[in-house]
Amino acid sequence: MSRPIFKRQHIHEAAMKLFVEKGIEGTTTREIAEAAKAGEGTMFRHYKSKEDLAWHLYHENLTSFMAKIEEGVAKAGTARLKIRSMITDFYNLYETDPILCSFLLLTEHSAAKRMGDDYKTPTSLLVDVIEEGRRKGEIRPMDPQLAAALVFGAAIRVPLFKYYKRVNRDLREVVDEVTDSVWKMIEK
Amino acid sequence: MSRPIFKRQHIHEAAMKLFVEKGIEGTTTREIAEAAKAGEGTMFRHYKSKEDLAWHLYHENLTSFMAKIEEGVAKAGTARLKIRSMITDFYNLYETDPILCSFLLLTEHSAAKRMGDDYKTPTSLLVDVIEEGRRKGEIRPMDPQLAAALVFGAAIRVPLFKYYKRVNRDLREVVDEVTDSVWKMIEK
Amino acid sequence: MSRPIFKRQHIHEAAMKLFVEKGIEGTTTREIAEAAKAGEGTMFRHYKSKEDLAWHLYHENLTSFMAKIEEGVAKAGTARLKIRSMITDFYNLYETDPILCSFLLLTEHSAAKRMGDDYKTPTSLLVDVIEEGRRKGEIRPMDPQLAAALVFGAAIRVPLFKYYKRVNRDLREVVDEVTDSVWKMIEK
Amino acid sequence: MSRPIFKRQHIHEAAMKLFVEKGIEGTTTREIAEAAKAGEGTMFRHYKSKEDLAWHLYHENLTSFMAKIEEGVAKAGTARLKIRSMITDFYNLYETDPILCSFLLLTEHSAAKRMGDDYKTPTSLLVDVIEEGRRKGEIRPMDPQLAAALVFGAAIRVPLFKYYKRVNRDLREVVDEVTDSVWKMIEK
DNA sequence: TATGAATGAGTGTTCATTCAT
DNA sequence: TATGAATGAACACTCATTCAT
Repeated sequence: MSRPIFKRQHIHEAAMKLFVEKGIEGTTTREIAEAAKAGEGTMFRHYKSKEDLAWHLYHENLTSFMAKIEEGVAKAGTARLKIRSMITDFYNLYETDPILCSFLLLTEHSAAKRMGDDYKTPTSLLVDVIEEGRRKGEIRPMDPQLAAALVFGAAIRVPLFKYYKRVNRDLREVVDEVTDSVWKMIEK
Repeated sequence: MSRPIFKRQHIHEAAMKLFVEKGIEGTTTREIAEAAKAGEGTMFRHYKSKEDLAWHLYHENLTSFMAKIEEGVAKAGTARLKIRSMITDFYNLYETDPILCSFLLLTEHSAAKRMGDDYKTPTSLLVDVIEEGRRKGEIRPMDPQLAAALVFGAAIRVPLFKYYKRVNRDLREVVDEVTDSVWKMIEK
Repeated sequence: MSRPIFKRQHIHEAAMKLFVEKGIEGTTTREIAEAAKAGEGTMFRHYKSKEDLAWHLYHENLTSFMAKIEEGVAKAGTARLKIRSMITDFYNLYETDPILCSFLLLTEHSAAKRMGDDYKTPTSLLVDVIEEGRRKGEIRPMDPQLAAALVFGAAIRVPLFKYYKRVNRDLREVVDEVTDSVWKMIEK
Repeated sequence: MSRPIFKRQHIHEAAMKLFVEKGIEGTTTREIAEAAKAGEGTMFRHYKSKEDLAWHLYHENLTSFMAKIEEGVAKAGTARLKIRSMITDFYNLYETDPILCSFLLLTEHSAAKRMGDDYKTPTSLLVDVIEEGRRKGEIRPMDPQLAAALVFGAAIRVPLFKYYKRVNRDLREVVDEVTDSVWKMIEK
C-alpha cells in the first residue's frame, strides 16, 4: 500500500537531536519515532535497541570525524599547527552541525563504558600530538596527560559556552585566538 | 520493624554516589533506598520526587561550596590569586569529596534548566573575577566570557581526567602548575 | 511536654467530612490526621484501620439515629404518621447535620457488606411499617418491598437533590408535601 | 506473544463490571487487565488513565442511552407517557444489561465533577418533562425539581432494590405499577 | 495518650521491545 | 521494509500501618 522509504536517515537525525536535548535515557523511542515520522517499531529493524542506536550514532560519527581530524593533524608540521587544526575542525563542526558536535561531546561520558581503552578519541589523539611535540622540544616539560587536559578542556569549553549562549560569535573567527591562548599553556 | 533514626543523611550520600555513577535518570529510587538501607518510601518523606532530591542535593551543596569559593576570592587581592583560590577550592573538594565534586560538575547541565539566569555558579563568579581583572589591567583585552571558558574549561578538565584515571596525582599538588598555565592564557 | 487531649472527636468529625466529600477509598489517613490536627498515627490508637473507623462511624451513628426513628415510629399511630415521622427525622438530620446525613446515605452501599441480613436499617424499618400498614388495611395490596423502594427512594432523593443544589429550600418545610406525595403511591 | 486483536472491547467490559462491583477507586488496573485478558499496559494505549477510562465509559454509554430515552420521550404525547417511556427504558436496560445500568447509576456521583452544568442527564430530562407537563396543566402546581426528585428517586430505587435482592421480579413487569404510583405523586 | 519518621506492599503508569500484518 | 497494537517488566510514587519516643 504505502511505498517503503528509507527511514533510517530520518531516525538518525531525530534521535541525535533528541539525545542532545534530553539525554539518551531521557528520550523515549516513541519520541524518536514521532520526530522521524516513522512507526514505533521501525527503529528496531535497524538497531537492536535504543542504546545500540545511540552507540552506532556515536561510533560512526566519531569515526568519520576522527578521520577528518587525523588527516588535518597529519598534514600539519608542528604541534602548534596540529592543535590549531584540531580546533579548526571542532569549531567548524560546531558551526556546520551543532547537534552532531554537541552529541559527540555530551555522549563521550556514557559511551566511555563501551569503548575499549585503545579506542581512538580526540583526547587520545591530542595526547599523541603533545607527546610528539614534547619529544621534538616544542612543548615544555610537563605531564602530557595534564597538558592534554588543559588544552582540550580550554578549547572544548568554548562551544559549550556558545551552547549556553554565553558566547555568541562564530567560533571559526576565534580559532586563532583560542589556539594562541592554549598554546601559551604548553609552549616551551 | 521501624527504627526512627534520621535516614536523610544516608539517602543524601547514597543518592549522590549513584547519581555520579549512573546519572540521575539512570538511577532508580529502589537503588537509592537499598544503598541507603532505607525503605522505598522513605525518600519521599523528605523530597517530593527523585528530581526534587537531585535538585536539592545540587542546590544546597553548590550554595555552600559557592560560599567557600567566594570567601577565598574575596580575600585574594589580585585576579591571579583569586583564580588560584578557586582552583585550590575545587581541587581540594575533589580530593576531599570526589563524589560531591563530580556531582556538582556533572549535574550542572541538567540543573541549568531549573536555575534562573541570575543564579550564582562558579562560572559566573569566574566571569566577575575576570571582568574585574580586566578593569584593573591585570588581564589582556579579550572577551571575558571567552576568557572564562578557557580558564574554567582548562582547570576543570583536570579532575575529569583524574576521574577517568588519565591523571593520577593528588590534584592539590598541581594547583600551582595549573594556575600558572591558565594565567598565561589571559595575562596582560 | 504536650498535654494529651482527646483527639478522637476531632478525628470523627474530620473523617466523616472527608468521607462524604471524597469517599472512603478516596480519603487518605494523612488527610484525616491533618484535618483533625492530629498525628498520623493517632487514629490507629482508636481504630484498627481506616475501614474500621468508617464502620464505627457508620454503625454508631446509624444505631443512635435508628433509635430516634424507632421512637418516633413507635409513638405514631398510623402508617402514614409513622412514615411522616421518619421523613421528619431524616430531613431534620439533614438540616441539623448534613454531613452526618450524607454519610449515612452514601455509606449504606459499602457498609452493606459488613452488615448481617438482620441488621436494622431505615429501609428495613420502613418495610416493617409498610407490612403492618398492609395488615391493618391502610395500604393498598402491593409488594411491601416494592412499596418501600418507592417511598424510600422518593423521600431520600430530596436531600440528595439539595446536596447537588437542585433543591434549595429548608427540607423541614417540605415534610408535609413529601409525605402527602409518597403516601399517594401506597394508600388504599 | 502478541496477537493484534482489538482488546478495547474486552477492556470496556471487564472494567465496567469491576467498577460496578468494587467501585472505580477500589478497582486496580491490574485487575482490569487480568479480567480483560490483556497486558497491563494495553489499557493505557486507549485511555490516558484509569479515571479517563471510567469517564469515557460513563460519557459514551450515557450519551447513547440518553439518545434512546429522548427518542422515546419525544414520541410520547403526554407527561405521563413520557415518564412511562423513561421508566421502560431504564428497566429494560437493567434487565438487558444490569452492569451497564448499575454503572450509569453508581457513577453519576463521581462523574458529576467532570460534567458541565449543562450536561444532559436523565434527571435533567425528567425536569424538562415535568416542567412541560406543568405548563400543559397535566401536573399539579409544585416545584419541578422537587417533583423530579420524588419521581426519579422512587423509580430508580427499584432496580437498586433488585440489585440487593430485595425485589426479585423482572422489572419490565412492574413498569406499569411503578408508573401508576409515581404519577399519583404529581398528577393534577 | 499522642506523635511522626520509617516502612514496603501495592498502585497507576511508562516504555523498550515484539511480531502479525 | 514499515507498521503500530500489544506486551509486561520495571518504574516512580502512595499510603495504610507500625512503633520507638
